Amino acid sequence: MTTERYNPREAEPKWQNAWAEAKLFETGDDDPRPKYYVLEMFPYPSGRIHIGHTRNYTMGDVVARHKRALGYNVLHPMGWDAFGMPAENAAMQNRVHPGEWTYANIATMREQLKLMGLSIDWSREFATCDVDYYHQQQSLFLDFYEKDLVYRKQSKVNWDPVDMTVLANEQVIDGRGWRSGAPVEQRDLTQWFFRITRFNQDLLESLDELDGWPEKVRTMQRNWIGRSHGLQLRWALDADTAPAGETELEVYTTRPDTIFGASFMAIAADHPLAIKAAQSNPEIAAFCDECKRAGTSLAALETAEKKGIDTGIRVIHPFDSGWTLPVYVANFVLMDYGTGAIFGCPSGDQRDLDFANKYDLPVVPVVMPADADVASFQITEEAYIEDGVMINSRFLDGMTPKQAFDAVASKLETETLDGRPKAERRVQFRLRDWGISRQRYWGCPIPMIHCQDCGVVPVARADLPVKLPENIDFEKPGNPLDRHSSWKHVDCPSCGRPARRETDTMDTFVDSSWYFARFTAPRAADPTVPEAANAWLPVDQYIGGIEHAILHLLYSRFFTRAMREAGHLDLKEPFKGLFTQGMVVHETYRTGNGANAEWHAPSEIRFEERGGRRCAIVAATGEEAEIGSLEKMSKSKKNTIGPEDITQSYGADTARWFMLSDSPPDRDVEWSDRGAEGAHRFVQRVWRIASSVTGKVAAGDTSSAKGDALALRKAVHKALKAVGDDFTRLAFNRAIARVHELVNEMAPLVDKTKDGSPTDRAATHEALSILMQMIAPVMPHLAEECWQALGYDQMIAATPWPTFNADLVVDNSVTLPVQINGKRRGEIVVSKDAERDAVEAIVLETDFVRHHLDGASPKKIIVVPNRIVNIVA
RNA sequence: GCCCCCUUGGCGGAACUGGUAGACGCAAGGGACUUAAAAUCCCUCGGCCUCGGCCGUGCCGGUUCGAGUCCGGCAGGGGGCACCA
Repeated sequence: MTTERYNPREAEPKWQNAWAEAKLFETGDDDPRPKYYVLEMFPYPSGRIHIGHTRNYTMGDVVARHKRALGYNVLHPMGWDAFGMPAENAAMQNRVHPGEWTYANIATMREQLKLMGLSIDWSREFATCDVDYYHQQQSLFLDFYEKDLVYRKQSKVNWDPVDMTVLANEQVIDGRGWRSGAPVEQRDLTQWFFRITRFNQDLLESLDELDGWPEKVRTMQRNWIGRSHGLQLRWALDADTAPAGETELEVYTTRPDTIFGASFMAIAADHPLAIKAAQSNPEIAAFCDECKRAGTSLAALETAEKKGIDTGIRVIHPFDSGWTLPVYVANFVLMDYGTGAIFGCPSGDQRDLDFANKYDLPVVPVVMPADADVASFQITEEAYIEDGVMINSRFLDGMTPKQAFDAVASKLETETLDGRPKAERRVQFRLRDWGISRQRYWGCPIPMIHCQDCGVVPVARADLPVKLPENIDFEKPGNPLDRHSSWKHVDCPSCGRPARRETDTMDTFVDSSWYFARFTAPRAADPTVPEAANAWLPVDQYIGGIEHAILHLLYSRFFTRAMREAGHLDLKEPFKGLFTQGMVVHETYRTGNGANAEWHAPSEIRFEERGGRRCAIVAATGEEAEIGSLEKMSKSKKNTIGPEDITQSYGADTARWFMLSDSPPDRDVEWSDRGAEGAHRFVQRVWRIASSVTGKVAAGDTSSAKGDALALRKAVHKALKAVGDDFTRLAFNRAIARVHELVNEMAPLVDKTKDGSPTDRAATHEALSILMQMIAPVMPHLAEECWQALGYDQMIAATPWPTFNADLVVDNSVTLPVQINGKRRGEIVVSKDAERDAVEAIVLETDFVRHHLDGASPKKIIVVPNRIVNIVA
């Protein structure tokens, strides 16, 4: 019988239409089956989908299809994280409206995504830039405002003094604006904040219960929230050196035990003391200005060279009125943290030590390892931060740092300075409130109005949504909303007099902090329908990139709590299970260097061997391109492969299978054409086997199967058990390896059984049916085609997951490796769960054990049942 | 700089809670079929050698009857650092 090759170009659209017509993936709210909500982080509509995006949607799709087959009512929606800077950049470069650009991208990307055959409920789709969505978001903002979860305060932004615009951190390159090249300055603006710190203790504690999250993400969040125990400590200023009106300097420290190792104080450039010192000293003023040019990102600050300047101000040591220490302004101290001031103990902190060495400040070791010698213990280049014993610390000597902490705290709590205790124990969090103001057009407008008489007034609910104006221009830098006079000028909702709108829009992280809740009632007139949200949430399995481990996930956890306070839902944690997937990477091809560098798409490259070296040649010009490292697929480096590249040749199933093969899902996968070919060979192999039995086999009684038919059944049921477990654990690569193994084992058996007895043929039919069900979550189109070839009328996408036969998956005997002194020397076959004594007796009789023991009797025999035997000779 | 993670053949990786290192796939080599090619099928495939062994999971050390897995240190690579999404 000749078989046609499987043709995905025909089969894939056919089955996609069939699923859509049957509305198989549209999810109802009133369904008696248990719910399962699977969600992949929604994409930013950057232009075109590439295969890298589709890997995590494929993972989610496998979960969705598997859970659906297991009998769950599955919610698997898709949307667009559609506000953000790239749309404004496009507007500036191509004079296209950000909205037009965004919706055009969405249309393209939706069609590309649909090629992949994902089982998504498209009826729930929305984009965060839809007026309806940001209308609801404005309403949430007002709710939070009423609950005192929103407030305004001064905060720093990166300011480009040439373009007169606020810059994002990524727009600051080496301290300069990306367009103007001008040195960036820090500017204070009054901005809107969400009071995430109200929940800091709860956000921290609840991490313990999120056992469906990777431990590393929980650890990262714990560190980010950063709860610490310390001392708020007040140092008296030396009156002769203090600026007028200043009498003390307050610091927060987690290491009060090192107080006798203190050799200087360091304050932020915008600390009140620094500002006063700068007023009378131009050098200090110049240094403070320099600090303000450093940009606002923490990474930039901390990698910069540590610098400071002596203010001339002196503080008095709390335990010794004759001991004064200098106060420096330092570029590594931030006003946002603690009190904006620290005391430096060089021997116990590397940064303080570097600073002390640079400015010739004393270094007194105060903690040393318990076994070190006081007389000779010195700190020169490397600070000692470990536990140990206190030295050079007067009444603390001999204590542990922990005891010293308590001793210092207890003592200073009872002493006073200007009538107040010198110190107070305090629990501090590193987490800061979330600044959401953005001086940009393409975001959700903040629904507030500024009135000269009434102050800040919320927009009336009835006046929502505050829509973005359409007629805007991007000819000038800065925020078009701020220049748009007819939009900006409104009457005050309170007094009716002329007022102006808030022209800042919200951080796009706000948009993505509640979209998962909106999917549960995407067309509701309120942000949520609480019954629907409570029924569907939490998301059972959330899948996305590790780069979102902290901010997006923490903000979403905050939003869920805040929405609960506002009555929109009733839960704390939005994501029950979290999986962080790796990226799809590809080589890059570049000609030219520096400013002349040009990147080439893989489709423009052909490969040649030159002197045993693999060379990439630009097909059009014959020029050799430099092969770059494996990088995340990106538009700018052109190392992308689009879904249509693959669906036009191998089909979506091949791409899906390939992307989940080999690499574990939480690691990066390299796209390779060879790998895709390999996956396609497997597609054809499955089709060949399925079509070879068409018309020959049918369902029937398999209970009396023997020989090849029994071997077939055993192999299939064992694989079914393993693959089901692997899908549940999201170990897709293992599941695929198991299926490969199974097909290798099945192929020769099927060849014989398909023409055998009725029982043989029934077993063949059963085996192939189960195989198709196992591959269906990953290769849904191929599975439907084969399912039909096996004679089924109902689609496989609507067929329940098979159950394995427990009798077929257990073996009666087991092969035990035998080690002598930890080295494998042979193996024995014993019955399953054989007695320890019996195993020992068998082992000692084997030739290889006798040979290695050479007459001696073993010291010890370790038998791990059904696992291993180790003889200690 | 700080926090988190990763490192196993030519390559991607497997080895579940410490128990046969290299499953499965890719690449490569050999063979069968074919006028030929494609496709398919079969075999080999970590290193070294005296073919019985020895070495081997980034590097150094430790715990253990037994370590890829646990602990300490080091090196290299990646992610995050609050206005990229």
